[in-house]
Amino acid sequence: MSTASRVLTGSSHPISAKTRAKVIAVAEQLGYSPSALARALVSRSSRLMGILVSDIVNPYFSVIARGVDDIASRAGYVTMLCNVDRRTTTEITRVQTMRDYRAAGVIFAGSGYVDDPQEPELAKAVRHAQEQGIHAVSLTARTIGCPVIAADPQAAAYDITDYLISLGHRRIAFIEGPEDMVATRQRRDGFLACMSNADLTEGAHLFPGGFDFEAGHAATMRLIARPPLPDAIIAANDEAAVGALNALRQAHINVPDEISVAGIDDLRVARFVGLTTVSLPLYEMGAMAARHIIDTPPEAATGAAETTTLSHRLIPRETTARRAARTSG
Amino acid sequence: MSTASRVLTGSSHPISAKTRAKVIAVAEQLGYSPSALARALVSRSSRLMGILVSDIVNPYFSVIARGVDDIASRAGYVTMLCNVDRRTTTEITRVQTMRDYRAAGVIFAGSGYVDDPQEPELAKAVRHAQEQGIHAVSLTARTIGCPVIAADPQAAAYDITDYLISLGHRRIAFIEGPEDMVATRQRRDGFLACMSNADLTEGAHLFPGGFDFEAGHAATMRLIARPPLPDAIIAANDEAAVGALNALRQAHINVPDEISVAGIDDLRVARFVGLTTVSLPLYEMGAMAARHIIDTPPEAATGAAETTTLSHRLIPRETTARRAARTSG
DNA sequence: TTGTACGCGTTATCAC
DNA sequence: GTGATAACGCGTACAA
Repeated sequence: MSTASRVLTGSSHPISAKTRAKVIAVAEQLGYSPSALARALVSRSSRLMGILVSDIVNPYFSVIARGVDDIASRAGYVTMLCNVDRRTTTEITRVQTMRDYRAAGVIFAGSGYVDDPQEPELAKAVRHAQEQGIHAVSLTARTIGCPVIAADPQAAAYDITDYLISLGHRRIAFIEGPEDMVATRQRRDGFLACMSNADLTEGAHLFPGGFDFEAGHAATMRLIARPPLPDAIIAANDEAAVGALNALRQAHINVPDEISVAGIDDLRVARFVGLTTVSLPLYEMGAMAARHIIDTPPEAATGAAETTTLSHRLIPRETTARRAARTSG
Repeated sequence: MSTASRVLTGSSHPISAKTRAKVIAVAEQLGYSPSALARALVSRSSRLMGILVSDIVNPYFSVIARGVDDIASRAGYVTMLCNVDRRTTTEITRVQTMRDYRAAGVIFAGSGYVDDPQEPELAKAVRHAQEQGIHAVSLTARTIGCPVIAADPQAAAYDITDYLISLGHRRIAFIEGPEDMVATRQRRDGFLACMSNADLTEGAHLFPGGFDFEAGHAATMRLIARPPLPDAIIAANDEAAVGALNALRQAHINVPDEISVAGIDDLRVARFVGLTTVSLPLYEMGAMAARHIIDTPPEAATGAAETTTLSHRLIPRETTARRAARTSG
């Protein structure tokens, strides 16, 4: 038995060529494959990796998940997918599940909430997991005591705002994300900071919105109903921006001649509709998180919670243009 | 120890109320949680469920995955996500992985290929898995020896074609899916069958395409370059249809006034652009497959490979209209 | 009603 | 260079 184990695991223990061949042959013939379960039980660590997303149907998260799985599967790991629907309590439950399976690590893809009363509880669950050698990585800035690998959403919002200003736009509407999300606040703050720096605070108009198409559409309808039309609209993410585009088209307002529109994320849909946006390294974030989990030994799971910031990139497309000389609305 | 086990697993074995309370209290205090690994090892079956998709970024598959995970997680199962990039060999590898983890079941979400030389090998892997009590379910018609839970893609294509004909369209272009995919053939066959039944075989025009935006765009460009323009375009799926819409807009061809466009799938993007399409029960397919795996005991994994066909639904939106009276192009 | 002992399938340790 | 044995953490048949 031990000999077979040694051959099959490629141990450095010396084995005669003859025995080795025999083991391999028999294993082959029997269709033998070692039990990942037993292996994990004895080694106290499995090759399972958890990815916690709000909703895998949301392309923002599916791109991240793809980045995780590509790296994971290449290294012989399996990705465990969990939809948590933005509920922190569900995240806590899932962290516990990861412990039950002695996963190699858990990746938190979703943003946290401002003043979330559950967050400390989650931080505790994360600490327990780490004590068992389970790595945790967050893909947004969160106070749950684990390393962060993320883009700088505030800077992304700042840059897209700056771009629109550079095109001559002065009155800019910002359609915000879901209330109380940290990500919402970050993106809004980036917008406001840039407007302020450009001395355009009076031209900054905030509209409550959301991260989905419908929210972007509805916010834009309200915006249209309250003239004058701004020079440009920035939506907190691409999907809301597409909703905005739709609302404008229905109102026969030409983009980008009459108004410029931009988003944040650079999902596939942005390419489809030619949306100007900021490309966030979502795939790379997932991939890096997976790499971190694979490459760092379990003993180091409780290491310092350092932050890695990846860079974003402005992607000018067809929904933005230099502000036309026109009578102010 | 056994007493604790009995309390925690909710066994029917009689336990004194006092002991029970004590066990629960201590477990609580210790933050005890049973090892899913050890449990699976001894019970010879884990609460893991595999879902094999071509690419989770493709919304077609992420909706299915969401259906699977909703049912799975509600029942205490964990979803293992595998991107197989349409490679049958990768599917085979992953089935083996599911065996290693003694998964409760595997769900094949992607279509097979016509005359795929690897398919028998996959069927063998599936049989081996089934012999270990691992369920397999396919979400498309495939010859891999497992139950099928799917819509009828041919009927879906037939119905959307029939709808366009009912709107007065006679010359209809069909943008096909990727070459050699079974799904491609099914959808095309549905289109051709309907055209034939309506005695419009001469009006049926096939264009090589693909399942993505770019393919739909490119096919439509070729179509535009070869007048006369057809009365309508049906793309093999929604994403290609959106690509077609884009190409038409760039060419300043009005939809639906000059040409109608329709897709198949009814993904979110179809709602965004107001695309007429056929709604396929993707979420429900995933959910039903998961339910099947959860509800059927492992012993029955080698049961008959029956086929469950779910119904689809025509969704008329704004990209189709009655054919305008006009001089034939 | 409670406790003991075995087996699930590995790997690591130790004798041979 | 090879083989026996313990241990991983659980559930369960059996004994008490």
